Amino acid sequence: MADLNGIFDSAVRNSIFQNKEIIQSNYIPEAIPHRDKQIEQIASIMAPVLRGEKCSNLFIYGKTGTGKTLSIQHISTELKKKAKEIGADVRIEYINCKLKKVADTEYRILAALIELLGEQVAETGLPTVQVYNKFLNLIDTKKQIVVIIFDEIDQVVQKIGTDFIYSLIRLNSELSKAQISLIGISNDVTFLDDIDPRVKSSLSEEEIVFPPYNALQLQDILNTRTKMAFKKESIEKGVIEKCAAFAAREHGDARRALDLLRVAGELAEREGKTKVDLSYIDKANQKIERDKILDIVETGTRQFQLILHSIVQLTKRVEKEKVKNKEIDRFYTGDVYNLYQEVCKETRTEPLTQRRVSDIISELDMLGLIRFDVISKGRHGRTREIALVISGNLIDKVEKILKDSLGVD
DNA sequence: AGGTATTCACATGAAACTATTCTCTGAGTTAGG
DNA sequence: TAACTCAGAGAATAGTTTCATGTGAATACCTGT
Repeated sequence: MADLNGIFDSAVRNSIFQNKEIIQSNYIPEAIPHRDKQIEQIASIMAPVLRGEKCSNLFIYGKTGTGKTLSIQHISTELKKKAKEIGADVRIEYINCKLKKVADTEYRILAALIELLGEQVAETGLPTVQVYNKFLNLIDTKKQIVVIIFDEIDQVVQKIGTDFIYSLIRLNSELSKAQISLIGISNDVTFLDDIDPRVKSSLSEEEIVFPPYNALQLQDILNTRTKMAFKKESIEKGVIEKCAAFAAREHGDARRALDLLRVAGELAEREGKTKVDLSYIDKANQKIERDKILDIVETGTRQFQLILHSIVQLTKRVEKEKVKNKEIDRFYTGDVYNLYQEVCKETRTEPLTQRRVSDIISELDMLGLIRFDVISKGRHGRTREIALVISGNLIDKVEKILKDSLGVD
């Protein structure tokens, strides 16, 4: 019999957290430290809407976890408040293009926008033009300024091209009463480089960059949040510094730093400790990685899993060879495809074409499960040299999940 | 020896196809008056 | 006669196939010494 009582007791005692919400990733703090300059800039760019004028289109860059979304949300709530106060007709709508269900096609973005404006549209089945017109009519009902914020706009453009943005920009000429301003947020700094110059110039009438936080700033952010989120004295010296250093190394991602701290706290709590010490940061880091990978592996499609399985098997094979005659040999796309075909036969699955497998390998790379380099072996052609990123005991776990799910041995 | 041309084994791109999901429409059916 | 049902048409999407083109360097092939 497990000691449930003990578990429950320690949960009730809740020895570490004071207010956990505060370090959860969806928490919106009232103060955003080290971003005053950017916030001021954005605010002054957007301010004209209060006078009923269209504000310049704005483009915001910055890596993940640099406070872009937070800042813009903060500003828009303040702006809305002010607008209400003085009775200006302003609508500010925020759309996150990354959330898959919300918007990753032109159609869905329009649908999401319409929904934000308080109307319904069918999820699919209508011609895009119709949805477009509906959106137009909805906005043009009265004289107003509409500001649309596209978070992670690079995702959309990558998927559906720049035409969409272009037509949104051009929309203004079709509107008789209302006016639209666009705000694009991207974490890909090179995003603007290779898009249609017409779109580029009109989208980025103004540009603001959010630089990554450095370790000191991260420490500061962590400190303020920690004071509210954790009980006094529950964080050992050096923990925050280490957390900040970790995150600073990963391009100054504050969200990541906070996650790290929270998970560390949770781990410590689960073990019934009253203090978070340095070792928990490492453990938390591992756990976050681990959970992410396991989640991807479990939820991947069957074909995905088949290919990953092939790669795992090849990796093991290569490891073995290495031990035997210390030939450091790598494996390539062709190897993966051959083994994959065998596995397909074994599991009675229709194999995909090499073309598709090649794409899936790229996707696995993007997800961070594998890594490859495109190399040329001269006379023996050009291919990708593939290696699994997953290490140690996690491999076994992944292998097991794959085997269970695929029904192979 | 040194320079060029080939050639391999895929990478990378674009377009077209397929299965599925969803709406809308209008004909046919039903139930109630 | 109004309300309901249900099949078919049309649209969008994700996942894939088909066809086409690109590519870096080891190797084969020359060339002149």
